[in-house]
Amino acid sequence: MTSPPSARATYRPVPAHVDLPVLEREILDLWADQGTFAASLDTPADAPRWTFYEGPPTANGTPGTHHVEARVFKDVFPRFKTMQGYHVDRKAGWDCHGLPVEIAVEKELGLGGKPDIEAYGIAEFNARCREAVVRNVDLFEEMTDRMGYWVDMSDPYRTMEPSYVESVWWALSTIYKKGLLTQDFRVAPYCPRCGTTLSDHELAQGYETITDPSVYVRFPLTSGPLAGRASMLVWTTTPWTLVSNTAVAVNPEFTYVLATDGTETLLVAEPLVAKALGEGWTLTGEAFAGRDMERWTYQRPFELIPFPSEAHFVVLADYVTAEDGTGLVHQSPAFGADDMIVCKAYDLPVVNPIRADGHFEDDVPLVGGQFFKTADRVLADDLASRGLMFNELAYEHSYPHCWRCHTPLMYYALPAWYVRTTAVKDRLLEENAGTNWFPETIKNGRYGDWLTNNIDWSLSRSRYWGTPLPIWRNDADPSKIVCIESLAELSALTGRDLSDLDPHRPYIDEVTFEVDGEAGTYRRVPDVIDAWFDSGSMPFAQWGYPHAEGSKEKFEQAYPAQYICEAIDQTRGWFYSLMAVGTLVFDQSSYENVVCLGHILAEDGKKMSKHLGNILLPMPLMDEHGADALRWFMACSGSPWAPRRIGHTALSEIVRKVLLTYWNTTAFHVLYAGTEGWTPTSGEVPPVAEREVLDQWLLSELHTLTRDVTVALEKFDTQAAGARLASFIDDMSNWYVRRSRRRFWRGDTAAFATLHETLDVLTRLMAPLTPFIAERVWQDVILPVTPDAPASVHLASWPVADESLIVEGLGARVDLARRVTELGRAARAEAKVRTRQPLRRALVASGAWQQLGADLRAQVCEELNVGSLESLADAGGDLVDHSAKGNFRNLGKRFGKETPQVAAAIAAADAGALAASLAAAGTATVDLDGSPVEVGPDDVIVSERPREGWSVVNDQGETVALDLELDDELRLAGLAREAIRVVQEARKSSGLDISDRITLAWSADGPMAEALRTHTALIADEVLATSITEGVDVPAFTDADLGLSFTVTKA
RNA sequence: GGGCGUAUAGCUCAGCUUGGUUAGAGCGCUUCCCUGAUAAGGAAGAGGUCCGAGGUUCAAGUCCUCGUACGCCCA
Repeated sequence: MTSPPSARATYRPVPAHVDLPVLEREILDLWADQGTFAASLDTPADAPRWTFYEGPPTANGTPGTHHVEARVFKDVFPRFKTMQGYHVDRKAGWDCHGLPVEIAVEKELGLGGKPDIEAYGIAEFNARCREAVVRNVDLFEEMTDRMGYWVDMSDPYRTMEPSYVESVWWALSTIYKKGLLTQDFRVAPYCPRCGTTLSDHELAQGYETITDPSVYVRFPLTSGPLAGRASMLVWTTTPWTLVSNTAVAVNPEFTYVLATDGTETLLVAEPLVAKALGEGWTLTGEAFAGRDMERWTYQRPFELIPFPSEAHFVVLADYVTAEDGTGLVHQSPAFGADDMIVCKAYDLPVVNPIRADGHFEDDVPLVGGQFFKTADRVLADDLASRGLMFNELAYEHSYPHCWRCHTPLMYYALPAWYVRTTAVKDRLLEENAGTNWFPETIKNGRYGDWLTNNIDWSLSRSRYWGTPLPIWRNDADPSKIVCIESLAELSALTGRDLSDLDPHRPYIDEVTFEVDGEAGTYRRVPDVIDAWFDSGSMPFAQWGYPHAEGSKEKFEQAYPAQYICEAIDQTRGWFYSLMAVGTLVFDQSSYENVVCLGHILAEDGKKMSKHLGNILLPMPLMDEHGADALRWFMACSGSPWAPRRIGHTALSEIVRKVLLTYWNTTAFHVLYAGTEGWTPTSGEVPPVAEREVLDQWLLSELHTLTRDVTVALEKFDTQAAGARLASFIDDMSNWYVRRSRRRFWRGDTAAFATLHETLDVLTRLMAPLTPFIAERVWQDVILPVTPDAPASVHLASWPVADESLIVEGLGARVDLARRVTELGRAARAEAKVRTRQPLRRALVASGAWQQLGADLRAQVCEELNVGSLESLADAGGDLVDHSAKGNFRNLGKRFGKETPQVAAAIAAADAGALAASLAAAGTATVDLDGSPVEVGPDDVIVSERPREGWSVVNDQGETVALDLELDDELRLAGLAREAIRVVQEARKSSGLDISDRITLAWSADGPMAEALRTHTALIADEVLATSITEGVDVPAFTDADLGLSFTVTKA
């Protein structure tokens, strides 16, 4: 792409008023027409690479505003790095598989669980899942495009593509060969509605607070020393598991005591007597060590199901605690991981009366066919009716639910495939130690803790729409297993060409093979895998590695990533699966820097949700405020790590304070530079050192800004970058432009050059954050007048701060001038003397007067409309009162404990003498309890104020005093200013262009007439009058307060 | 129950790393001013137990301990 050859060396007009959403649509068209994104990827072959991985959104449902958040961060840094000269590939990706998609399709089709799906047909069901994903991808693409997120959506990776599936198979077979993919019978959280176990990170997303019955049940002892005369008291919050009660566990180290209320005797762990039993119970004095109670038998609470072998006795288990309950823990191995381990050790049977759909087997008395949770009530009532219920309470706790369908989970014993992540736990911890987390607390906090407590990854899912587990098992000898890594390998095993096979269920299920010399047929195990494994495989699977042609080269130059970014809920999701898969397969984590965002909340501080009606959708938000405003909010408003509230107020404030202020400054520049026909190449530009102090200041601030913004973005700190940019824009508009307006009106080359250079750099600094408005400004203000400029700001280079233009101390001096100006304005307001009325002089404290220097004093005079700015001290010592107080910051270092006394001594001293001594000798002496203490200028803050007859404002050590005395000269000058103002208003209301010349005719009496006669030249200059004549018959404008009538005619 | 985070004006948030005199900004509100780029800008005002309690220190919004509330995560 090159600059348009026909470019005339002149600015394009920039309208003062702008409709940002319309502007953005035009820019989108421009980018599309010019192929700007593609051009930004067309870097030199030797450009360093900066690798970014797109975490694939699950394409179920429509995109929400929270999706914009991460996508802003995924866009800002690649744009920033691209401008710095890096090659930053951005391949879009879509997470296509998994339960969320299945659930959505089930709903659409009105299906109610696995049996319905199988009746409907797996082939057709999966086809519907594929359709649903494609449909939602369209909506995400629209939003992605609109917000200006540059990511290559023309060639995305999709986890359902055959090449992707084959890559995942390859990874699994690699893990299998390392002996880390194993099958085990384990108790796992299981959703009976979805018919699948949930992985630990899925489990983490579904805790909900619910109220369960908390039951204390009598278990009468039937052997041992207490047989027939006491009951164990057992506590559980899952009465439904009592049906399959198998044993009672006690801690061998605990002491268990007998307590009685006079009618019965109960056995409870000693520390829990009061908590479990309450009032009215006394200890009998009998006590047993837990280890001595082993194998005491008891009467089980329900006799509803048969047991195949001996059970129902006391077992020992170290995990029993004394925190809750009674210290006697009911065991049901099919429904508890700990229970399973303990009962296996005692060779107890695993009895499970509950079907895979979460309902009791139909032939179980009392609760047959009931949903497990529903059975709680029936069972509790039955226990009560048989006198076994000691106590029942409502127990509120958080209990895991299915993160998608909200069904309460069962812990349920099932055969499952596991990735033995615990075998690489140390490597994971090492890799994490080398990863930069933003914010840093996640690294050793939330994420580090998670790794430290790592458990094996439960990989298999008994579902349909997912990557099929690539394991074939011999039906004659189930110990014989083949884990394949590609369709090619499968073709070789079957002797059929399967290269075009859809690797999904049910097609893959039909592939079987035999092995020469072995009995039996190999059939695939029916499971699919956790979709998190899919997304965690994207660093290589996005290229079809290692099968696809060219994938090795692509992978090797893009692993690991320098940068990934998602919201904090991915800590145990993608952040984990990405690191785990990388470490398992390549022994190296797949990312170096990870930015972890807080959640976006609605304006009311709550999560956006349909039923609260507080949802703000991204497309309408961008249509109203513009994508730049939304991007700025996401990147720069508040801390990205913290949860943040979004609303219309915040967005329109960004538009007004940041975007429009920036826009208006460019419009201002183009208006006057255009009027003068000025461009950067139209003539000699004075070197910076020869320009006015304000020019030097603006450029000094600009290069400081460049340095600061660069540093901030290198640290992924968009908030700091945004704060610096916003304050610079404010300074530029409300001090530099405001103070320099006259120079622009008069066509001052140095002013044009300064503001043009500033807008050039500023626009590039803004480009990653607000790519639309920055592009518009580039197109209108930079491109047309800059030979060889890149055709887009996004193809331009990132500015590098020119340290030689950063003037040490100048910023502080200008700040002082602004502060003095503020004080002067306050003094005027207090004295009710409007700014238009010139005053003879203003006085400031001598220190400030010296620091400002002549040039800034002139600025202050102009801004305050005073004749001169003088030092209070020079105005006459007698007029000035001094006051002095200690500077604690300095004194504290010198005097420590004596600081208050020294400060008091300074305050008590004669301030005038102190100031005189400091001014003359640079040091002074104060009296501290009779002994002299020497203090320097840094130890004392001296302020000055005049004694009387002045309008004085004093703040933070600075003082400004206005001389309010008016003489005729000042009065006439004030009236002339009034006249100028009303004529300017007349010009404006007559619709004259700012450069139109006029003739002015006027009538007035008395002082106003005198003022007009005296200041004719000034007025002519200000209002661009070619002639001013006295006397007008039919005035077009009259100001009664001023006694002035006049006509304005275009010359 | 455990871990982490947060708590500053009516609202949204800076400031806390490195303790210092009278704690800031924007929005909103009241009054006034300015306007030849601005949907802007300026001045004044109302509005603060810097969550609470202890502690360290000459000095605490800032450091330490404990607690409270809220959020997230884990159990």
